[in-house]
Amino acid sequence: MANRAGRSTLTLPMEDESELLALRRARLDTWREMGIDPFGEAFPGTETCRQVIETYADERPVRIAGRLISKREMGKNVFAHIQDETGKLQVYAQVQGLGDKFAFWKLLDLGDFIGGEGTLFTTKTGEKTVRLSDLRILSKSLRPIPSQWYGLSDVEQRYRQRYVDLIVSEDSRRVLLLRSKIVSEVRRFFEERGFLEVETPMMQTIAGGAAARPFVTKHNALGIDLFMRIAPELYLKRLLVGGMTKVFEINRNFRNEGISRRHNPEFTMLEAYWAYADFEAMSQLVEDLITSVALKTVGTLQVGGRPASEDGTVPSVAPIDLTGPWPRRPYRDLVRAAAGDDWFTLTPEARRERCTTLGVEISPAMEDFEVTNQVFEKLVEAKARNPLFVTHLPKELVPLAKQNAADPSVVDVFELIIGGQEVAPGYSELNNPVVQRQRLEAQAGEETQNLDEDFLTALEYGMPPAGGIGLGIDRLVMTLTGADSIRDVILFPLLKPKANG
RNA sequence: GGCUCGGUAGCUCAGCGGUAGAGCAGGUGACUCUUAAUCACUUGGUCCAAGGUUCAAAUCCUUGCCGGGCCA
Repeated sequence: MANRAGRSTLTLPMEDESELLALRRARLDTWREMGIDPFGEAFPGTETCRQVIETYADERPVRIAGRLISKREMGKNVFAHIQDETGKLQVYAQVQGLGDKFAFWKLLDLGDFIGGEGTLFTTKTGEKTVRLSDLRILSKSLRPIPSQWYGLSDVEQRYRQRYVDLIVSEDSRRVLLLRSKIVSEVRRFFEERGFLEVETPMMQTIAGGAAARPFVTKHNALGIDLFMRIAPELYLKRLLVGGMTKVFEINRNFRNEGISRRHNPEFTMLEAYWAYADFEAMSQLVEDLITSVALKTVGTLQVGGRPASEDGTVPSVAPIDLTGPWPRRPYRDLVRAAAGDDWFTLTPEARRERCTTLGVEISPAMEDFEVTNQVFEKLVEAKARNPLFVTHLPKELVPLAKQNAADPSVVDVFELIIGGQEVAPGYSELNNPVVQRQRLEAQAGEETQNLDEDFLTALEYGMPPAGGIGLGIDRLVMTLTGADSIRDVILFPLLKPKANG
């Protein structure tokens, strides 16, 4: 918002303006001299570009609005395209039809918002087009928009100025719309199955439910530190204690970690808890969820495929096949298949040697179970393209889940892997308050102030046996849209501020 | 955090020691079915920043900033 002194941060000092900006600014005055406010009134009652084309009928009158993105002037007539989020629409104007307003075309720049009325016809080349009988400027664009042909290839600018990216990139618009639809379908899926959507605190006095460094913030009036949540888990479980049987939450988590192709400090997480269910029921739920959402949004179970680029520099990507049923395989079986049937009978030293022959890098500091897990990550997880449920992980890896009744060295959990990355973990949740306290105390170590006593108290009131899942929404959207980077599915990803001047 | 690639006109890019370039966009003119419209003419630069080497630096060197990729 511009401040009272009159200069918004987006306004450049006049002396710094390039010729392009100065010219557009000068046109503001020309419009005003004609008695027209170039940032004028509302223009209600328009159809979208897609509606116009889908309900085409010769000579049907229409009222339309959008951003001017191309213009072909030929003396006494003009063809142009306007654009909205549904697509493009060609408009046609001629002196006869527009009269005095035909002169507006000389003042319109690419990027301006225009509104118009007219009737539909089809051009010689077969494009459905609006023949304008009225035209007005709805908003002036003071900055030039990037080339329609080349678009914005500067990755940094695409993320920093997503609004510009969205103007020129069909693909960015597609991902935005798909993400919205995916979230909406996820919500509908759970609601249809009787799950209650809830919102639990995003600012917490103790950041629990996951192993990650939290962001710290301050509450002035209370004079205390608060932590942005790293997971909603401990609050959703309190709701099970409180008597809810099916709850879910879709909201942001914050983790104070590095940024990469797969990590943004804030990301969107779905967590769902289902009383009286277990991890196997949850695995079926998440399989149904993802296949159903895929069919309703991208319309296919073959997702994320991409042909090679025309110049051949970017190779093609084979689609992921989401067709069920998805295999469920115990962790140890997968490790044995990748590292040898005798893996778990070897001595720890022999396992380290085997890693060398397998080409798996390990460090001397790793515990024995971490060595095994390194094999799992490099040889199983990274190579699994189609969905795979890995079940019965060693309890060291998942300290907060329920131990298996038959084999206490493993826990009743799954980890869903799609496209080589973990997309969703699911647990039979630990509901024994005594065991839970031991685990959390061990995890907290010296830092007992990080122990969430209230959560432990809640468990002592009794939490029903329950299944739980977490699903990274950003990664799901990446999988379904074929995006390579989490930044392509987050509208405004975090970037370092750029120094001024 | 390490390695590596990049930052030049509004956009997309070339130039890699010797006067700052192209296409598109923009400007002027022509043109009543164009669609990357066409034709003629034409404007436009803190070459990311600072320091260094050199007669001469967008170009070579150093440092920094921002971003991409790979790795941790």
